[in-house]
Parts: sequence; structure tokens; C-alpha cells
Amino acid sequence: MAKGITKRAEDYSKWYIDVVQKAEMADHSPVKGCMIIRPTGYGIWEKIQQHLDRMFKETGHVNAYFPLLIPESFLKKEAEHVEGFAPECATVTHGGGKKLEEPLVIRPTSETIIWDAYRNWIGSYRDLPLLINQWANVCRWEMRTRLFLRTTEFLWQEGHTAHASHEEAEEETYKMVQVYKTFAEKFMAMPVLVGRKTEAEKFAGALHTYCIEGLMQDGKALQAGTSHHLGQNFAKAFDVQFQDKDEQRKYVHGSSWGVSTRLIGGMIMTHSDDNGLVVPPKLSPRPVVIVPIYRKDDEKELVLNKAREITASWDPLFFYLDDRDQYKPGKKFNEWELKGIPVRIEIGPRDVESGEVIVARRDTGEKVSMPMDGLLEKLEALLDDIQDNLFKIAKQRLEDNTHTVDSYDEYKARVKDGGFFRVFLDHANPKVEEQMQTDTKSTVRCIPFDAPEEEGPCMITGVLCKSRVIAAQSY
RNA sequence: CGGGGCGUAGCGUAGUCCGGCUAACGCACCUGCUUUGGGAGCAGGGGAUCGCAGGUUCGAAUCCUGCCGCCCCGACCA
Repeated sequence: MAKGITKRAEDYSKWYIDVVQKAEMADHSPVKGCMIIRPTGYGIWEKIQQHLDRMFKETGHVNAYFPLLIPESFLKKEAEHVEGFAPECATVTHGGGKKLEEPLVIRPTSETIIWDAYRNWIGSYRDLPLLINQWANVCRWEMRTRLFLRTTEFLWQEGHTAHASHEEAEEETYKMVQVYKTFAEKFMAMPVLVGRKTEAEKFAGALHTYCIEGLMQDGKALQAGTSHHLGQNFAKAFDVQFQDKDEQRKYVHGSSWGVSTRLIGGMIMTHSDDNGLVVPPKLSPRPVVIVPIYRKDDEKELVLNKAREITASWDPLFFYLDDRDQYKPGKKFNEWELKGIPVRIEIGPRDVESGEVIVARRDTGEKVSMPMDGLLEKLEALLDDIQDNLFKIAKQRLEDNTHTVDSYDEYKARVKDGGFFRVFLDHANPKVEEQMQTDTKSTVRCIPFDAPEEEGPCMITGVLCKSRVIAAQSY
């Protein structure tokens, strides 16, 4: 039905771009790789921020803001970190018409400038733990970009915490990846696997990295959030020490964790269809739209008055009364469908007469009649049902597309068709994963926390492995 | 950086091979009337230095040279 959206089956990548642009979520900017986030897209980001920010605060974190520009020398203080990020940094060399003495890097991530500040903030065990988050933009000069999934500049949050012990930092790292899992599943209706990254895939400068991984409709994996145990690496690089109860001076243990506007890409590729965007109710800035239907002025007045009467006690941010006179109802139906609004209410003279309204849900397209009496409660229940249904469908798809494979030949033949693959792989040896990547363009997405105890030979080398890992092609 | 594609009105395109009237069409936009339960109809109207710079020619969107930009596929990555 939708005009101008390429079908998923025809060209998934084209479909994705079409949905983003036709739903007015984002535009390409005049600068290559950057994007303009339009109100439809930004409204979803605001909902993501709202829910996550609350979850961060509920787990004891506070927000702060650190500067965009970082002295270039800071990035070089942690050996692995500089290696990982140097190639993708944008650098400011001139300011005020003069060449700067030291170039400034536009933050690709803020560990260095934050740990530099932590040195001054932390002196005693009484100053710990330090639990700070910031909402910010960062810049990474990627070679190939895609709206929301990978842009040169993107929005994210980054948590940076400091602890007295390895155990506490580990607890924090694990806790936050679980927060991400809960958020992904409960609010985004996007099922994810939770686990640890391999050496090859972990964050540059971390002891280890935990992650959530989603599976998109085309069978490719999407890394949707990461939480890093930094150990004492940044504390040592920036000399952040504290005096402990035992009077010893010790280096602080750190964690950092983040999710980005990439989540919006994940939401699109998890739920949307050939008719456009599908937004889970909990991420919708206004989950209900009311489209009035009328012919003459007297009907218009009748219908709009009734609509206003019904919604008088509703939260203004729960719904949008689309009383734009310049568009016909059919046009509005399609516009809201394209933009993925979860529920649409149609109200016309016939409905005012009967005391009922037509309610259409975006996920199934189903239309039902509902009495105006007690409508709000019914809508809330319906929105919950849509949220659950979207999760259930996505969960089923993830399960249906998770395969257990033992032979490398079978893996090579099947991995290109998409899905998660449970395989034995000697991931302790980076060369093995490298070979798999060369052969198949796939990588280990994670070593799941909940992998059942199972032993078997690595599908490439035959070395005995103690559990299966999840491998897939990814974005 | 390698492979492919493309730059003509806000968007999507035709015209380019084979140079020639005032650069055409659809959508969008503006005005008026009729319409309004799944993207309205009719009539009228506005909007382009044909990506940029040179060159060839009486004449260039079209031919030649150089440059720039964008998109898609790969390598890199959240």
C-alpha cells in the first residue's frame, strides 16, 4: 500500500533508507556521513533518553557534562586506546585563525578527559564509587556510514565509573549490561543476547567487554550496547589513585558503558514493515493519534467537539488530535502508518451517533470498534498488548534463526543466509577468529552468559572448547 | 582506498548516444471551486545559472579535458 518504499524482500538496504526518509526520521547532511535527525526520529531518541536516564538514576548514577575537545596527547596515554581510536579521530588544528600549539581531538569517546578529571576528584576510598553518566555527541571518522547505524557524528550516553576494587568494577560492568538488556527488551521490544566479547572485538583499553546483540530482520546481528571493565588501565594512564582503609595508595578500577542513536536503527530493523516504520508504544512520543472525519462544517464541529470531550482528561502527551483541515483522512491514515504511530483512532459522525470509535493498531493493521466509555483504559491495555506482541514476534524470529552448527563447511555455507550460529570456536586464539572473518565475513558476536555447559571441538582447529559462542554476520 | 551507479526545479525522472525553437514530465508548492470513512478532482499559476571549471562550435544539458560531490557494495567500526 505504501508508495515509494522498496519492499524488504526486494532490497533490504534500500528499504531501510526509504523507511528512514519517508517516515521523516532523518536526512543526509551536507557533510558526508553526518545526519540531520528530524522531529520524528529525535522524538524517539528523547523517549530512549527518558527511560534510560531513569534507569541510570535508579541504579545510583548522576549526570555531568565533559567538553567536546580533548588534547590530542590525552588519547595517546593509554596504549591500546590510542591504537583503537587514532585512525578514526577528527582533529582540530586551527582556532581563532591561528594554528594551535597542540591539536585538539573531537571526542570519539570520553574516557581520557574524564579520567583526567577523576585524578583531581578522587583521593580517598570515601570518594568511591564515583558513578557518572553523560549524554553527549561523539565523532568517529568512519569509512562507510549508514543513517543511525553508523554516522560520523552520533548521539549517545557514556557512563564512566570508578571503584575501589576489581570486584566492584566488575559488578558495575555486569549490572549495566543487564540494564541495557532490560531496556532493549522491555522498552524497545527488541530481544537480545547478553555476553562477553572476544579479545578481537573488545573495547580498546578494556580488560573485557560485555554486550547486548540483537538480530535484525535480514538475519544480521547488531551490537546494541556495550559495557567495559577497564580494570586499572585508565587509572594508571592518568594516575588516578586513592588511599584505602589499609592506608595503602591504590589505583582505581573503572568501567564505562554506552548506547547510541544506533538503537533507533535497531528499532527500525526489528519491527518495521513494508508499509513503513513501526514504533513500540513505549518509544512513541505520542502513542495515539485521533483522525476526525467530517464533510461539512457542522459535522466538523460535532466530531471535533466529541473528540475533545473524550480526551479532556487525558495526558496531552498520550495522544495527538490531528485536526489539520488541509488534509483528507486517507492522507492522514497513510502518514501516521508511515511514521509508525502505534494506535490510530478514527472518529466521524457515525461514531458520534453510535458512541463508539474505530481503533486501528499499527502492528497487525487490525481495526476494531470500541465504546467511548472507558476508552482510555482500553487503549492502555491495547498499547501494552502491541508492545508485548512486537516483542513476542521478534523473540520468535530470534529463536527461529538461531542455529546450532558443528562443521565449518556447514557454517560457511549457511552463515551468509543470516542468523545467529551457536558454534565451538577457539576464540582465545585471535588468529582463529581472524580466519573465520576472512573466510565468511562473520565474527563472534558474543560468548553468551547463559550458554549451557557443553564441550566440543573448535570447528576450525579442533581444539577442545568449553562452551559454544554466537557467531554471525553483523552491521 | 577498490568495485558499481548517479549529479537537470524541493523530490523523482525524461532529454545526452546522433549539438539546434522558450529545457519536458510526475509528485510537491500557490490560487479558486468542488470534495473529505484509506494517499481527492478540475482549472489556472510560480519555481532551473542542466554539479563546478575550462575547451571545441555560429550554437552545448548534449561533444572533449580536468575537478567536485553523493549513493550502493566491500575492507574498518558502536
